[in-house]
Amino acid sequence: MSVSAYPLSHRFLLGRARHRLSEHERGVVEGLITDVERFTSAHVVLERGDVVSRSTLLIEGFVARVINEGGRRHIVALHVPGDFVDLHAFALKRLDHSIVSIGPVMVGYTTHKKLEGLMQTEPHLSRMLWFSTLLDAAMHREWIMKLEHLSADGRLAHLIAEIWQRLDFVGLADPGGFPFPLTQQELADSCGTTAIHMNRVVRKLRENGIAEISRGRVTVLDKDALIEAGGFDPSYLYGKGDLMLD
Amino acid sequence: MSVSAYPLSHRFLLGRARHRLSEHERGVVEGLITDVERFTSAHVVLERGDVVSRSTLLIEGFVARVINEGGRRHIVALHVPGDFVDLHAFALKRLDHSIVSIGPVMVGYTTHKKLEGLMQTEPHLSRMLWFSTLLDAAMHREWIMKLEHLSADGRLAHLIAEIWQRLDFVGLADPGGFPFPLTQQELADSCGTTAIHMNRVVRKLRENGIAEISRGRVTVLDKDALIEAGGFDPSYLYGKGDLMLD
DNA sequence: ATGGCGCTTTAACATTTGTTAGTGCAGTCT
DNA sequence: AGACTGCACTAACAAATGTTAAAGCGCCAT
Repeated sequence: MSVSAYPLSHRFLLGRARHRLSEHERGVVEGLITDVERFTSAHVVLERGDVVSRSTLLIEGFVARVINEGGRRHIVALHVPGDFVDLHAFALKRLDHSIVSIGPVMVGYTTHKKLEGLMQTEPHLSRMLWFSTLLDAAMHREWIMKLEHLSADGRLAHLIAEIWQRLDFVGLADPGGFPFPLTQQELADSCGTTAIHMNRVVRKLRENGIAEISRGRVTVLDKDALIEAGGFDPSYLYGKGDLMLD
Repeated sequence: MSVSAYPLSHRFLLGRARHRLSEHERGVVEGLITDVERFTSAHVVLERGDVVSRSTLLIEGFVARVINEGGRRHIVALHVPGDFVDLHAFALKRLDHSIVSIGPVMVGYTTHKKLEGLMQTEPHLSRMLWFSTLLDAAMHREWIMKLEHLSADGRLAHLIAEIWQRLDFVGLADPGGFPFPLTQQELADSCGTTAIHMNRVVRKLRENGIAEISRGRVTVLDKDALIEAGGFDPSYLYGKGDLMLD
């Protein structure tokens, strides 16, 4: 990946169907970021209930949206670089869930004041910001479907396929797989199962020659089988050509 | 419920924390509705994949957001009167799921052209429209959490508590329960289980004296036990006082 | 009124998943 | 080197849920 003119924000909406930001708009987005911060793994970036006056763009690494309930941690969404992780706080103000870093992370901040100004002066860009929160909602719906429909095997396959595709949109996937720092416990928290059962599932994926998950990396061995196992149809991601890595 | 000056749209955002629409804005929203249509049960109001140029406000009755997958129907969200059911199509254009009526329904339509005009002239109202789509996303997240966290018993209790609260926001609940036309099959589709197992769960709720579901109505017998069983915390609904029916 | 139809209910059995209780392994700190 | 720690992994058993197969029940149309 060569050096970009927009080093912090260039992945925002990258690869998406309706991503048609002008040079001017891309400059505006880059200019939104007033501040940058790095975190190590398992850092709580934002706490449920916080009333915030700024929003957070994920620049490097992975974060999870987490709801703690009944002494257990539930991951309700994962984010990859380029995602605005709490743009919704601009309209909602109070957060209904926490944001936690997974692995080392770099985030950028923008103020709601800046966003308000942008709403007045950049109607098209405003709509693209809205679009990006609607993408989140579309992914949420797919997760709901996946949780209702699939057994733990399928859920993991679907998760892997989705993250692979999303990383590909922003230029962070490779044909053989992708970096992925989640532990089996965190995978379990994302799939609504237990770490013990997730371990069975991970083993089964490996034994079936579909994918290997280890040492912070997912290696996909059989892409078609993966897509089949997860019933993965990427159309809900609204990618440029709705193509899967090719 | 007395006659409102805004007979079609008066339930839009009613009861919500950040619902502060001026008289002028309420008039604008009412004026959005160019057309009204009624459907009987099980009518497909919108089909996945449709490219639409208008958006749909639910005026009376219930609709479900549905994703068909693997020969099975999965309900990923339910809507009550006052909800804009496909406002997201304004920015997303192509629908990633279908909308199906449950019971008799009245909907109103507005054009995306009208919404575009509104984006220019009504910045506060635009933000409230955005807010309403973010509410959907917050509900999606809670559903994800519920599906990851709860057994079928808890999921049904949570669903009932949520719908009861949402109907209360818009003046359609009563202290003893609420009208609710879902079949056990549809409840199962909403909770990610089978109709047979849903039947066990419905019976258990009844036998435990928590709630009765029959003849198109939910009767809540023990509100505290219901909330307890579903681990229901209404804060994600961003209601006016975050209070549960009192 | 009667037959059909969709919804509810039950039973018996299979499968998946959760729970409890561990072992092993690799990195890291002292 | 040795102890500690987090993560991966396994086994045995318990509980929840899915599957298949029917039967009953109420509503509606002819």
